Amino acid sequence: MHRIAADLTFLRDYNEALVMALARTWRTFERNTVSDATGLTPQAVSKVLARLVEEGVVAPAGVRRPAIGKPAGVYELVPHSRYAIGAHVSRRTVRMVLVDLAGTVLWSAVMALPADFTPGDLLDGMAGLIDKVRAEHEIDGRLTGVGIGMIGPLDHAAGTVRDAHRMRHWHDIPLGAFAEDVLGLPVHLDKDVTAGVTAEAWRRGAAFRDAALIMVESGVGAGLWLGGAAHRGSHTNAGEFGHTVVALDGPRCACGRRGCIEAVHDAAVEAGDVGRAAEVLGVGVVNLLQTLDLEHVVLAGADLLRHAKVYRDAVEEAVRTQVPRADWLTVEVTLSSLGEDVIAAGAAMQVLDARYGIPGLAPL
Amino acid sequence: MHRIAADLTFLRDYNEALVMALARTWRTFERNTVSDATGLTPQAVSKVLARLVEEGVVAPAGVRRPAIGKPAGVYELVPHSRYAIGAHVSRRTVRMVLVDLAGTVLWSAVMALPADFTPGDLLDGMAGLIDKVRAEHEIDGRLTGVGIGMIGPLDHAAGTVRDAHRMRHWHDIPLGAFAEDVLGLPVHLDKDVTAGVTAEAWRRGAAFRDAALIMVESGVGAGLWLGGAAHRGSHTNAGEFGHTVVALDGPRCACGRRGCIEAVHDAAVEAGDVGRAAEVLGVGVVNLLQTLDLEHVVLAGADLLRHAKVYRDAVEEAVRTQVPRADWLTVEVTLSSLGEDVIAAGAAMQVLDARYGIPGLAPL
DNA sequence: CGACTTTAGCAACGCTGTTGCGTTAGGGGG
DNA sequence: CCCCCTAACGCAACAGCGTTGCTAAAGTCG
Repeated sequence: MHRIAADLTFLRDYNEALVMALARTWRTFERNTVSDATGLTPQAVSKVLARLVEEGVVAPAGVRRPAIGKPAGVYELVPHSRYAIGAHVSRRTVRMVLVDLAGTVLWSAVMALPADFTPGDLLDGMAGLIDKVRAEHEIDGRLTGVGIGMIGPLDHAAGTVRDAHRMRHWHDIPLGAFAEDVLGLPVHLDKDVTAGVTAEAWRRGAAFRDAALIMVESGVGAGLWLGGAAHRGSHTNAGEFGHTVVALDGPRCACGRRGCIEAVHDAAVEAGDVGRAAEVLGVGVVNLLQTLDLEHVVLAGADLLRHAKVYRDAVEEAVRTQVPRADWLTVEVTLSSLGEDVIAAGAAMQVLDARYGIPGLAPL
Repeated sequence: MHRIAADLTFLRDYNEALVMALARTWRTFERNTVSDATGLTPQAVSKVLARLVEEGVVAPAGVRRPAIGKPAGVYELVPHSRYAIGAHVSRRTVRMVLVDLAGTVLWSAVMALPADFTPGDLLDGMAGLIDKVRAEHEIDGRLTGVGIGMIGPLDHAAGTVRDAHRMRHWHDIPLGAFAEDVLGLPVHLDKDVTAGVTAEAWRRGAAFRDAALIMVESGVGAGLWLGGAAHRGSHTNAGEFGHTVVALDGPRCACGRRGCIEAVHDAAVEAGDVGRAAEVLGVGVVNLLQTLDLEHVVLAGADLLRHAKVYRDAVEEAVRTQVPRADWLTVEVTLSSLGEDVIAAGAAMQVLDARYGIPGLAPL
């Protein structure tokens, strides 16, 4: 865990990360644009940029000649200076992607897993795919680590899987430690939906402060991005959106309650009425908006993307008609910008974020 | 707004606030206990303590004689060194409290307001009560400011009331600026539920990381405390928990949707079935837990506290039976520790928090 | 009385962003 | 052509943060 009190190294890392965040958002930038955006003096920005250029993550990119005055030095992020690998583990497959420092997905592959696969099966498969990436791409020495996004419940801080639903070999598995041993790389374990929303946030930049990624893929869940950071909750169990009740007397859900979004939604899908399923999801999304006052809703998941237009229209309709009308209450509904790669890509970006993202201070 | 980049003054303020937070949590403390808890070196703690003693917010409080070795200097918070006033504005009354730096409520009063009161009516009433507090308590020069908690929608950052429901004179009112003019003190405006959850958090300390304050009082709402900070959402509109749907085909709600918690709950109350109303609230609370993975649920609000036991039992029952059983999934359900003062007290504590709480850095 | 333990504090230090000011690279006007 | 203005750059000195090194103080214990 990070330290609690703030010292000079925190100060330095924080300001460096701030400049990196701007570098990701803007294609190119200058000393003064960073200075204006951050409040740092131009002199301080020079020092930060010198360190980042030294590290190789930022590089000079020519000059801009103003109408009058000395030309300004232009800088840019060096996307290929760092890479991360992300894995999306679902019940039958593992999808892996290679992502660069700019958040671009450079490579992606899916591999089937045996029914009732074990942690060993998974790690063997992942190791094979990583060897393949390494053969196809020049990334040696620049690979930051591996992120794994999977269904919960799990413990993000400890890196352990608590109880993956309907998977026999997955109870109290320290997958993070196992993977670091087998792969020889730093590993970051998180819930699939949280990884997914991280991908959107990393790509969209600072304007993306309060958002949810709604995922429909053998279950309904939501990854939450609140106040500019992932929200995981006290036990890494936030986002069990599919198990919120919308119909007090509805059908019994696998979780034991009645009328969960997932139960009502799945019943509609099984009845062949995807439109109705999407409507129910829309009601749930508006519930989320009322509770959390989000500005962005991102739709994702294989089962949803198969009927992308139906779901998107239904959710937009629900937001338009069920949220109290007010000009100041703006909500944007979009489809995941990375399609089915979003979870794996987000897992990879969490690794980059741990090293190049804006650091926080551990609570007391 | 605060600055974005971190500099030495941020570093200093942050570590000072860290020590203040410990001082609030512990009755007395020593240099080394702070050092252990924060990771600061004892020498650094000495410097911080010297500054805080100079400010008057912390004072030496004797020595502790260990079995062997030099006696350790003991310190304590000086509660009466700073005060803040909080106001809870509801549709017919304003309740005001005086709070000290330790978060203790020293004085409280309720004043009726005219039907359809105007901003001027409110501020006149508040000014009168503040004069009364000043006459009864020696607080001159130590009054930090005034916090106002009221129903929304409002804009917390701008200090304006957007549209208080069912109140004629309250559309786009810059109440914060008005109040600062009339009262001559810094003013902090926020939603009632957010103020309420701040009160609980300020009193409970660092262990209170993810929580909701459920309030039933002419409406149903929830104040959210996520990741150790208040969650207000993109438009200060988070917490409209009462307007989440739990019964797809339920009764029409004033907000336009069907089967909102508030509509179903109020219908049960009107039918004289408070037990059923509490059950519905319990379903909503479990929905919140599934979505946000909270560790604490605090129950508050005049209408709820009138039947405190019924509500508390129903919510605890819902948490016990409807949340998937797991030993690691711990949730604590409590009644507000400040009773009906919680909103006003929280509003006051937000003022103290702005000055003595742990500072954050503004986002990019 | 001396050895040891625990706490305290002075002083020098390394590092951060800041400030002051001179330098550089380009116009444009006389 | 020269001088002045503008805008960006960067060296050097600076203030202030927590850290480190070391000494002193105030107790207990043998």
